[in-house]
Amino acid sequence: MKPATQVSFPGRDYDLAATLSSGQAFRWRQVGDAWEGIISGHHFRLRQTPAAITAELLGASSTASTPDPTHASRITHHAHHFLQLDTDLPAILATFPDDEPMRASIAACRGLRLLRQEPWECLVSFICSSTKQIVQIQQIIALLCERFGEPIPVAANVRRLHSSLRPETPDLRPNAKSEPPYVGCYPAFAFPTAARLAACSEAELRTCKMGFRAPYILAAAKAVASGELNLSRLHTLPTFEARAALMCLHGVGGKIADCVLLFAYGKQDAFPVDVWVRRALTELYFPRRRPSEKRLAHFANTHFGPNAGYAQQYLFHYVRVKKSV
DNA sequence: TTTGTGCCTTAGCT
DNA sequence: AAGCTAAGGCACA
Repeated sequence: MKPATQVSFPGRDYDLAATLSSGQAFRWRQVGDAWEGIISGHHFRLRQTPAAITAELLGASSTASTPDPTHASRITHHAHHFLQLDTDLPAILATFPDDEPMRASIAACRGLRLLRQEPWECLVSFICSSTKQIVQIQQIIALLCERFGEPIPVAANVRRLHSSLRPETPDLRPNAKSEPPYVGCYPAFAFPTAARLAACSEAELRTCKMGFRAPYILAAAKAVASGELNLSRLHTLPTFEARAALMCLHGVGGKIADCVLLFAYGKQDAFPVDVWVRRALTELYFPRRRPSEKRLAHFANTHFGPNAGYAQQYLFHYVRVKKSV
């Protein structure tokens, strides 16, 4: 019998692995054939099978909004929303410009999706992302969560299910064989709240290896904790106003604001231009020219249609996988 | 209005 | 082996 902590969704046109590792979210770990991470204080294990995506709840933090960690509809809600399972991907792809670079990107990234993350976590993650490589960002975020995040206990039924089978020393290698039912890395930690980070000193934050970004994170935490910046309110604002509000924060320029708008607020007209996308745009659309910053930004905002942000993710992923081959 | 430079840290080079 | 450079930017001059 299936444990009550597991639900499954139809998984058509969805490449879970590509999506979770495409540089939009930084807290998902591959454990055997599954992916483990936190959504709203809930510790999930996600798996893709040919027919479906399954979500298994491993535990929930005491402050998470779920009184009963086995309550299936809650699980469904969190996973479903995070993964944006209602999105009609073919309909979005159909709005992309019909040119060679986009055709190549679509072909190379079939099933790539945009997630819907929590604004606070997303904002902090991308403030930390400046002049950092993905592995380093992952490292910083992991340290932040371990030091200042709420530990997430393993749900009782999961513990019962796995306790006798848990290896003494868990094999955490990325491709470790997952003899079912394999238990991943414990304990897990919720993302620290703004109030918790606001109570940190700059020096404490610097122990998470974020360097000059520490004062930015601290100031952002204080702004959010005090209510001076209301992240929920940004949902109701048009993209350019929400963008301006985010850019009031030190350490948040246009690129980081666009990432947060796209990955947390679903503002699909936001088009973050980082060095990879700049490279892609230059190589693919302006060969042998050196477009100015302004020209590039204008092109980015006019050429890609109503789902420009989605198109950006495809270009980004395309040049990354192309390079790694 | 544009352009250059310092900033923390570290992976991946030479 | 140690030193260098670039890495999914931003703020300030």
